Amino acid sequence: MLHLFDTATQTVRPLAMREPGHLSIYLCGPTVYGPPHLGHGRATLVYDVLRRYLEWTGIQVRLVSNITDIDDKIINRAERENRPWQEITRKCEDVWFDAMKGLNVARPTDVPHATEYVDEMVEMIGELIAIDRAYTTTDGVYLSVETVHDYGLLANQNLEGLLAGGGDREVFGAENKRHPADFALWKISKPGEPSWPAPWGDGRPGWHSECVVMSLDLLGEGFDLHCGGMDLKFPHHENERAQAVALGKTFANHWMHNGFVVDAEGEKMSKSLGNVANLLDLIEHYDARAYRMLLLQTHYRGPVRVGQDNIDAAVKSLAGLDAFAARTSAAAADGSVTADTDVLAQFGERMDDDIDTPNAMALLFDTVRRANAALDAGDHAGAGSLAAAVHAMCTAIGLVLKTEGDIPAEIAEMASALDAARAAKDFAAADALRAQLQGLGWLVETTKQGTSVRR
RNA sequence: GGCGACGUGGCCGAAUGGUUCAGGCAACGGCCUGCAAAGCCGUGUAUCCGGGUUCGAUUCCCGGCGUCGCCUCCA
Repeated sequence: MLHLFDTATQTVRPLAMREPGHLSIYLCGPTVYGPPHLGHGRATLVYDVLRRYLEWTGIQVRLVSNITDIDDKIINRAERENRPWQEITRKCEDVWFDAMKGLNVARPTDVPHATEYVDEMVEMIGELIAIDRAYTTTDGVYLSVETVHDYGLLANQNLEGLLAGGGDREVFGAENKRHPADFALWKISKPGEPSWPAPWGDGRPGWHSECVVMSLDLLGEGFDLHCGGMDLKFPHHENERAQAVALGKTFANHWMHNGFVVDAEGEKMSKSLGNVANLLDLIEHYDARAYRMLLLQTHYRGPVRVGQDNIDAAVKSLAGLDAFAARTSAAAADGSVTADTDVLAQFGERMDDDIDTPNAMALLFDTVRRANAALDAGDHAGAGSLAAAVHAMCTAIGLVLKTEGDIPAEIAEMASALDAARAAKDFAAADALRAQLQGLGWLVETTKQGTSVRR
């Protein structure tokens, strides 16, 4: 049974399932107006690990993650670049899923688009107006937060507290609102802006209305888990919840939020605009698995710094795991080998403890070491069972290890020539062949059993 | 101003009221190897500061210093 920190109660508690064996998750997806950044990568990787682990334990997961394709930032960019906004959203969505593929993040089971749900949003906003929880002004429709008794639950603040500080920003519709914390459900469009019809004026829905409508439509009331980055806690998730509460509906049962990616100074990445290595750069320049590895070695709620040193260390640790995988691929493929049950039980305990991946990884590396030691000692049965456990754990966390793969014929010939040279004690020739192979980018391992190469 | 998080070895990063503070990366010694690499065995180095509670605190409490986040649309 997975125990997970719940933002609403500020405690680690069991993740209950509305329907036994089935888990419903809503994850706030990207607003498609630009390339994904490292923070997006972290969020999706964290929840990908969660999903894969749950599925690995036999739970059927329905993961709904939206695409926000209506937003001021999209409209602004379209205007600035003088091109249709649909062109931007389509392109950005393609780039997004390419990046996800690069990270080995499984596609959500459902990917609703905000543009597909405008009618439902209009309907919901109409209901909120009808029951006097929302009101119209000249520029839009607002939810009256004072009518939501526990507004501030996720922010862990009351209304006064929320208002105490952040006064200096420009607030949409500030002069028309009844209460400063009221938020826009609908924004009436200005001439030339994209708009959808609505009884109170053509316009576009506010961000918070999308997610509440899509999550309730696809997952229904009282779905199991709502997740996203820390920064969505307030106002986005608070406001989603406020709408559901105002409608008298049961919303998410459990709330999960992941920590930020920070820069070298410890500041949130999205703020340091200059040096944002975006996600695409990371995938292009490094082994994409390194980011997953780095995040697995950090607790999901803590901050993580993504730097050269970190990523390099992750790449190197992966090299060790790849070497192990190559060494044990035969044993792992042998269906008669059963994975070490003690190891898997410990793995489950650690993962069930609020997704304690750092400790799960410590176990993984320790198991690799034990398996290598068994192999060195000639204990192939013991090594096989430990190796099978390693492969099982990797599956559960979405880490794909490289085995030999395809080796071109000429490379294989060079490897056997190397062995022949060693057998003939012509070490000069053997060294030359090894250097040549390494020059071609192959890792060469010469053992008593012969030479093996891999990328 | 309100709410909150954090400060652990050379670097990253877990955990914990008490014999040895995980793991990764790096370093060093050894085994293995024709030599390497990989692997294995072993070694060293850490809990921001000051009080308090306690038989005992890195862990709990108070204060300080430092860093960061949220406080109306950023994962």
